[in-house]
Amino acid sequence: MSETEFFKALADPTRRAVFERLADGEMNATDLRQGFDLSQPAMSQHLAVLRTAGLIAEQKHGRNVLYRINPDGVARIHQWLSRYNAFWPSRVDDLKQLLKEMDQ
Amino acid sequence: MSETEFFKALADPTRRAVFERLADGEMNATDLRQGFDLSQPAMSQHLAVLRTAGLIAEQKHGRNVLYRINPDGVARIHQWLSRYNAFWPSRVDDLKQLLKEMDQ
DNA sequence: CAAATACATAAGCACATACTTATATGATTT
DNA sequence: AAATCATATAAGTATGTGCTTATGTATTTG
Repeated sequence: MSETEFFKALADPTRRAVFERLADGEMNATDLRQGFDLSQPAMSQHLAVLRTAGLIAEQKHGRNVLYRINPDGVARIHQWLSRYNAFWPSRVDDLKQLLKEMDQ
Repeated sequence: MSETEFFKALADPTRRAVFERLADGEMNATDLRQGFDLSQPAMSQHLAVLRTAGLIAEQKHGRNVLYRINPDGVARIHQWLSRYNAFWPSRVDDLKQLLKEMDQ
């Protein structure tokens, strides 16, 4: 769950796509393969990388494993990124707007 | 300046350290090498990766090249990350606090 | 209980990456 | 103009990564 691990995990386009699909809701590995031209082991390995990086969590349900986004991982990237807030002042207004929307 | 490029760029610990050093202010390649056990070409190559990823910008000053953080790059990561705001609700309050502080 | 299913692990291979040394390029100094 | 300095580029090499096929391990189904 180091910074290097989660940046490496997201540096792969396939893994980002998997991560983004999980943002829509939890899913098992077989369902996740839909639409990806990827062997079962390849998907399994990608999921292992995302899990080791702390970006996703897994929960066994019988012989299935449900994967979902791990909020702590997302928060961690934000934490890292917050050191550079001073460099994107033009985005602050957008963010204020977002927070306002989240309140409603 | 693709997403893959900037995640790959930040996936290397040395490049993250260089990027973080630049957050303290612009610097040329020679000064940046201070404290790093790294050859001159290695640093030059790292800077090229960060620049191609859109994370830093460069400005020639005679025979020196000043490097600095590119705000657009930082903003870009934020933009990507904003898709996952729903997953870190506990951080929203911290962020509101931060924005309040930035207003003062 | 035997077959099927869901997933993980192992081993091997092609390609990418991060480093090195050597050399090139352009600006500055003496 | 020659030497020096700041940086980039080229080429080679060791290690890492992402894929494959083959196999292992639970769990469920018939």
